[in-house]
Amino acid sequence: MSLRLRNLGYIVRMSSSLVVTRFAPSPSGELHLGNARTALFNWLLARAHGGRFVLRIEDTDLERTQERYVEALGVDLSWLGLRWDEGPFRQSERAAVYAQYFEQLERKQLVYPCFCSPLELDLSRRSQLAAGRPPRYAGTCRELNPAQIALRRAERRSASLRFRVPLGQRMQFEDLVHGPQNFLSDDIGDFIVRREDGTAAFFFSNAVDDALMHVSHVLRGEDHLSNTPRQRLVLEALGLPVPLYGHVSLLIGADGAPLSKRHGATTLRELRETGYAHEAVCNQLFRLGHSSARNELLTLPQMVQAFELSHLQRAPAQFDVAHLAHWQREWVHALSPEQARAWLAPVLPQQLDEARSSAFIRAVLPNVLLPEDARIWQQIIFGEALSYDQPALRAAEEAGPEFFLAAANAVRDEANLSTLRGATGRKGAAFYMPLRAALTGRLHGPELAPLLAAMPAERVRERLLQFARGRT
RNA sequence: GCUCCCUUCGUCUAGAGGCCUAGGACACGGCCCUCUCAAGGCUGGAACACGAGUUCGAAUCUCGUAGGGAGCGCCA
Repeated sequence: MSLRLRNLGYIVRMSSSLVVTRFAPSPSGELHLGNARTALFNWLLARAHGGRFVLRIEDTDLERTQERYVEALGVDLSWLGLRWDEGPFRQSERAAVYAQYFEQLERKQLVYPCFCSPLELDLSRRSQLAAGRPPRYAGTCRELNPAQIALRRAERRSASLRFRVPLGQRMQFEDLVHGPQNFLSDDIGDFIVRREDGTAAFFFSNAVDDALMHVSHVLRGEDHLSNTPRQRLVLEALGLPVPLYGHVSLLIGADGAPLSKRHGATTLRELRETGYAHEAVCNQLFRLGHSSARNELLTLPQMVQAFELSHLQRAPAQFDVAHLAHWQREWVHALSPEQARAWLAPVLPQQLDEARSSAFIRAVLPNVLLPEDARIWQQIIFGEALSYDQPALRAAEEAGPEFFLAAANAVRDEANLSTLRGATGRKGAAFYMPLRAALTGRLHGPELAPLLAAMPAERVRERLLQFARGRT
């Protein structure tokens, strides 16, 4: 490991003249925390070295691709603040490019047509698995001679194109995160580079595009680590430059399983709609599988400064909402009064005067993480009807009607705590608690003084009077 | 099944053979502040998966064991 870390600085510095990273999602679903983190890391790496960040849409699978996800992608990335320097490129528009390289591979006889049907392949896979062997392509079409190929073509059987994986080859490379890697080509079956319908398959298009787009560093999920030898094989066969790969640990949920819907809100859209700030989300992502000596809420430029390849974690990272909540809290507390007003504007009543709204915000801000949390207090303070919970009712009754009558009479144009206190002749909890109970319907909540300042005087009087008359 | 990856407080992590009596952050407990809840301040408990080996010395290096994960797709 010490070797790995020492080498890392070297690797990055060597290529720092031209650091190009990319984010290459497939638009078949909403952007997930895991994808978002990969995007963030790549973006940070490019920015940290004055390089470029490329966006490429991997939409070769026509069945799964949905246009709305392509749009959502742009929305999510922009929301996070990750601007791309090039793209978006769309693989569905690059068939002509791929064709050239297929041709090249065919000329070099490094690929061969495969006429096996999905059914045959599936059968073969099952039987291998059942026999306790790795489910690899059996090589049925690997050694077809030209005559046999012509015969099958004549039968109008369409073919996919398979890469002929060389035998007995040791494949070594340096992973940016995991260090030296060592694979044997014999463990890899011949894989498809072009589907029967003529579209390019992932192992091929993904690798070829990285090379063609001059991508120097690929940070991606660890699930790609054991696929990397395949992609290197393709690039080497084509004489194309091979990028440096770094495989980032997977993101898991509280149960240790890969992050998915059942772990609650984990798509960027859900998080955004729940009211989380993109700053909070970025800070959380920055610290999942990546460590930093900085414990405070960082801006994106600060993250660029603090991002270190050598601080990438090799073990899976568990996403914990409590951590997201922490960053959200930091963010809320860092809000200026104007920013806080803008943030809470959607939950505040229309046409609320300046003084009342700022009192409300002052009262409620230390208690809220999401606008939704503030909405509850908005209804209590500005809403018509108020429901009282039992402990509050009891506290109000115990205070007695005289207390509330005195208090209500002390309310003039504005309700003011010290005037009320003087009028009732009480202080401390004996004063505050019944007042809080009568005004908010509950015994707990934000500081009473600003709440009172936020509430219309007429409403304060009404609520107090209720208990002066004896509420049933 | 084969190949590869991983394992430090509950969680995110620091850790490059002696700076480790293992540090920080979140969460949790306590105290302070306080009309309450929060917020804030102070403070406490809490981890090197296990077993061998190398070494004067191992969280760190080696081997093994256990457990977890990924890949082996005409998905990406």
